[in-house]
Amino acid sequence: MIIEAAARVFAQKGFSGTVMAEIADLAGVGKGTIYEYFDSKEELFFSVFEWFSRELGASVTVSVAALGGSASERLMALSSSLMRSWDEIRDMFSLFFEFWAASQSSQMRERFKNAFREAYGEFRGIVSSLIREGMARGEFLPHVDPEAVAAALVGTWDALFLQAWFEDSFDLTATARNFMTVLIQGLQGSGGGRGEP
Amino acid sequence: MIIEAAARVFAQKGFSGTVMAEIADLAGVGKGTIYEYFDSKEELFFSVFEWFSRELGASVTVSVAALGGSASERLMALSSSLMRSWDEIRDMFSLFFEFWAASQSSQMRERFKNAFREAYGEFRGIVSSLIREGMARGEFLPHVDPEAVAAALVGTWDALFLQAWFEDSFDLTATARNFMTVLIQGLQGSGGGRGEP
Amino acid sequence: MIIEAAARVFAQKGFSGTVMAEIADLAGVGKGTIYEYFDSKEELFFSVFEWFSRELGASVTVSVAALGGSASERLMALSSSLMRSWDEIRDMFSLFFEFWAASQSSQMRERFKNAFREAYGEFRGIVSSLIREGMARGEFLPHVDPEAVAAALVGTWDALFLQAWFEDSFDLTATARNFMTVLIQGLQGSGGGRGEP
Amino acid sequence: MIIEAAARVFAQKGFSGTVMAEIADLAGVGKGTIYEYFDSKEELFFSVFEWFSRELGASVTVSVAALGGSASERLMALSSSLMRSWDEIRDMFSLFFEFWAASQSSQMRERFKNAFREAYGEFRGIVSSLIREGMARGEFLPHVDPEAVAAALVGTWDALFLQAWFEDSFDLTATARNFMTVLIQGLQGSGGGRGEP
DNA sequence: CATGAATGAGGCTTCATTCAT
DNA sequence: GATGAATGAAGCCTCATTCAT
Repeated sequence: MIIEAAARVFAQKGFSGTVMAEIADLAGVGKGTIYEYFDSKEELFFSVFEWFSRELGASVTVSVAALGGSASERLMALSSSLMRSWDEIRDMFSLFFEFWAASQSSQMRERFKNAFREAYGEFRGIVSSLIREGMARGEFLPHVDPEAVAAALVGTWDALFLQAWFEDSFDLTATARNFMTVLIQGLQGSGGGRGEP
Repeated sequence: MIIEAAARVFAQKGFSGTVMAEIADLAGVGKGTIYEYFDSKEELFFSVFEWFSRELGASVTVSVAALGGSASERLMALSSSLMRSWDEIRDMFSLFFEFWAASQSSQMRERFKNAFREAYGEFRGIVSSLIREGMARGEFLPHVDPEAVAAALVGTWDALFLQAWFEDSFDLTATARNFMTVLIQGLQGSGGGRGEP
Repeated sequence: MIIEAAARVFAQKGFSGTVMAEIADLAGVGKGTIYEYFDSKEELFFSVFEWFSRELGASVTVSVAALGGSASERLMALSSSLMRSWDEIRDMFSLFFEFWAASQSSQMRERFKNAFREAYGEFRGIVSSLIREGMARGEFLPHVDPEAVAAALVGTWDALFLQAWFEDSFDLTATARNFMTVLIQGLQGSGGGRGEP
Repeated sequence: MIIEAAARVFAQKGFSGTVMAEIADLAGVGKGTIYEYFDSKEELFFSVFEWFSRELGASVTVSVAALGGSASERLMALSSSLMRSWDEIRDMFSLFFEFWAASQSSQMRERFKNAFREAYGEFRGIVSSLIREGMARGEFLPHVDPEAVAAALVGTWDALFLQAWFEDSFDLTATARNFMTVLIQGLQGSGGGRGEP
């Protein structure tokens, strides 16, 4: 598939460092063939972005659906699951840089921005539901703002990846676990309120 | 100053979207003059990066130094102070995208990565000191890992900016405040432990 | 018919502006099918040229054959008939530009030149016969050079079309009539010599 | 001068047969240099057109200004002068084909058409003035339409060149002289009216 | 020191042509 | 025979960099 080849090259060389010929080579097709399916380099890039978002979204959705236990446990499990996926993501993580950069400088700025907004929104929604659920069960404090915490939390995970990116020795799993413990404690409030008293 | 002009253009057009001529124009110098001071476009870009890091680092250090009160209060104040600076940062925020992207695809990859590691490390250090201080004062729970929380927190702020970037309507201040409340509560543990008992 | 489709597209887009795919579409056949009948784009172009020449040649021959009256009258009638055909020709007129251009730059230069020479020669022959006939009848002055006048006249008609091409408001019919009146007068010499004295 | 080099190459290879590199080579400059002065291949082509028109227009204007004698004589002299210039024009004549073709298929169609209209109009104006002058002097018949004859005559000369283009053996001078004799006779009407009786 | 005209390597893209189905 | 997906050569154009002034 051309898109996957493109993803790989874009991830490695960046958008403008990437040469169409290399994608073609890696995909095992002729240069011209790419243009049968994608109007331009930029269009291809956007398609890679869509494909990547879809992939990632799907895997998150699946992993959340599989979760059980109290809200706290599920939140923690979600975090761990994400962190564990780092090794799979790692190679492709730099794609985010390129996507982000494209959201500013590309001529398709708006399309990228919209797509990002959506993707973040969706993920945030999943997490805020989880929190809201915890609140409904009395597991979490009532005055918490689920949206705010979800937004920040989603960002935190994102940013932990970013740090892992820069520091090979960065201990993603431990850092996330420690942080989540504190955060969940904060959500539960004093005495812990471990779900059912 | 050439660097500032370059920063502005890079922020707006991205690294490869930027044309040396435009920087020269904006800086009010000849194209050739840039090469008197910087060996190449990439070198200039890296210089922009260093300048930008320094600027940012300085402003954070200053704002932390000015902080007073309990560790919780100072943490909250730091967060608010950062969020308040968004409007100043906004225009230049996209530089991060470019820097991040450069950390992968640029030929100066390692220099970028190192600089990032350092910058994050420094900031993380400031925050973890704050937390450690809170622990020392008994304000925060003892079993917390200051490094982990600091790393995550620094990332969270970063990522909140990212979301504000994509969503104009994103309420940075409120989101950060809500989140920090929960997190600080988690750090303080049950009953709150407002500093000295 | 592929040739007619090709003619239409070549006329509209020019030789190199024409894409084989468009011809195929317009002709309602597959791109590959064209190559069953024509070895190359250039070959197809030349075939269009031949087809067009034949068409045009035929229509001129027919219209001349239908002419009656004195040589002057027939000359005038031929001119009018040609001018009247402008609306039919107009859309295809730009093909001439392409053919002419091809006669210089195409790899088939010689074939084009020859064909043009022939076509012009044939047309010139028809007109010079007409003039010679007028001379034989004593209608035209004896010292006229029928070949020269025919060559120029054929060219004049051609060039009037050219001007009509550039100027929508150009009055082909009137211009041609006025000019022909003068020319015929010149052929007849003093007193007019309306055919038989 | 780049324009002259371009003219030469365009004349030889046609617009799309021409490669920018060849122009650059012939002009003795780098490929990029051309783009310092012309935005695109098409713009360069149009500039060649303007340059060529100006050159030609100037030479015609000069040659007309130098003319003396009766209107008939001047008309004949103009014709001869034009025909004599064939050898100089010959090599560049095919540029006309390209220009004409461009007036249909180029994206700058309108600019070309306008320029042609103007150029033809100007030339036509010169010739019609000459005829009008002849009429004023009583040298030419009064009922002649100077505009029509001028338009046709300008076209005739054009078209004679065209035929000379296709037929090396075509005797431009003789053909033009013979034709002009007839035409002038037609303008003078019966008895000749050689200017002053 | 400053400049900006000149450069040419390099990349995206087009499209005539082929050939397996 | 007909097709159209695949191809890759080729060309326009950009732009970082140089260097004579």
